[in-house]
Amino acid sequence: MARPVPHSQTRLLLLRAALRHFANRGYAAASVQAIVDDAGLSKPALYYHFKDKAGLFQALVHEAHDERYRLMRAAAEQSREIRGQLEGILAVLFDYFHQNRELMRISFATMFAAPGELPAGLDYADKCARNFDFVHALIAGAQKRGELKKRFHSREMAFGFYGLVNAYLTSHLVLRDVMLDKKNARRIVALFLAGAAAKKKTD
Amino acid sequence: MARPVPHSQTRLLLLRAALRHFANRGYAAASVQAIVDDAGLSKPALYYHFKDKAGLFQALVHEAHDERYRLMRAAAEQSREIRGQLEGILAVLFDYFHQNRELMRISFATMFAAPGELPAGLDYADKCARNFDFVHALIAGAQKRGELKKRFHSREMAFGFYGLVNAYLTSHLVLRDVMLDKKNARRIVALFLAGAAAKKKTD
DNA sequence: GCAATTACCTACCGTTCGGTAAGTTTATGG
DNA sequence: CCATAAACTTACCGAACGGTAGGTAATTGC
Repeated sequence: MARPVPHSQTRLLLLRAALRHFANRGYAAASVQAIVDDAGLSKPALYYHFKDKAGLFQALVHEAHDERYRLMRAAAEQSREIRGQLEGILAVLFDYFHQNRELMRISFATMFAAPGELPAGLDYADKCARNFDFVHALIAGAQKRGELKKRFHSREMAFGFYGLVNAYLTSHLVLRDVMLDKKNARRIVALFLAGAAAKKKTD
Repeated sequence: MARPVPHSQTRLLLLRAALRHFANRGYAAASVQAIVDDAGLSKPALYYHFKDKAGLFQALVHEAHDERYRLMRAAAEQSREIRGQLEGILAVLFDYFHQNRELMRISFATMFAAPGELPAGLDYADKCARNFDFVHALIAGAQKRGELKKRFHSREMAFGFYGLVNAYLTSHLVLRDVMLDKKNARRIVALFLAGAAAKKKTD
């Protein structure tokens, strides 16, 4: 392993520069030379701290997924009801999104990327699954407690909520005019819980 | 322009090969050499039919968005109620998805890609917006007719539905076990319309 | 005081990239 | 029967790529 100093100043400089370039150009199009230039260093400095270009990328992606997971857990613990839990998750994700736009962009681009676009050994699928499963478990629990309808599978509802969240996050990535704040988080959860249909019959 | 024969056999061969490579490796990582090799042709043959690598990519992406738009319009015309319209859209998208997996993968990857990852002149944003606006208009119309709740903005609900769709499509790209069929389309629309919450109060 | 290690540097490697110059074959029109 | 153009080909270009060999200054251990 080429990780002698886990949190060295140089390593952080490289990570920060890499974040910018990967976020703005994607993995393949980002140039190692441009990254080290941006960091004010040389290529051997990078290859001293990271195994290769893929290792540098992996370090960023894993950190993003882990941080999202940690934040979602913490937010969900603040409430006992599913509404409060989902609102909390949404609010904290929105907040994290504002402060880490580029990291989130990388995270999303990775999820939807072509299979051969990213380095081979990158195992992000399990981290994605873990994050989704956490929301799924919350929803399944709420369903068991009677807070959610029985007629939908918990997995279907988790998909619904996850889809809503992702739609807002990605659209905010593209169209800057979509506001992501606490008030909006409440409205989104309300739509998810109450449904869009005008009440005529329960259906 | 270097488009002497709009639907020549060679041009189609190149497009088909390009589709495979762009879908499997992403734009930047896909090699022009590999594409023409796959098509059994040479590089100048490609540059005879397309301006450059970006032009080749653009031709694919535009076709995908336009086809989706055309299909959604046709499906929506089959019904007068929002439920039937959304179910129809979902079903036809699922079907198209099965038959054009790689094209859809490119389409999604393009939407979520980093800004500098794709060629500069590629103006896919307006086509994305047009497709979204179509769904938005359907939902706004239904809201006006009283089929949908007034308490949510039509835009919010359009986001909700679009998010649901995208969540299913993208997850089917990653996890193959998610089934996309007509029955599932009905369930998804039902969840969107009825909401996830167990009925206690209308909220 | 000196060997070893850390943390880099300059300079360069072979490969692959997108793109092109120039020649060749085939079909068409006069 | 030959000129023109379309539809390609082989062969190659300079540039950029990821990665490395080998050297160096600074710090540390003994």
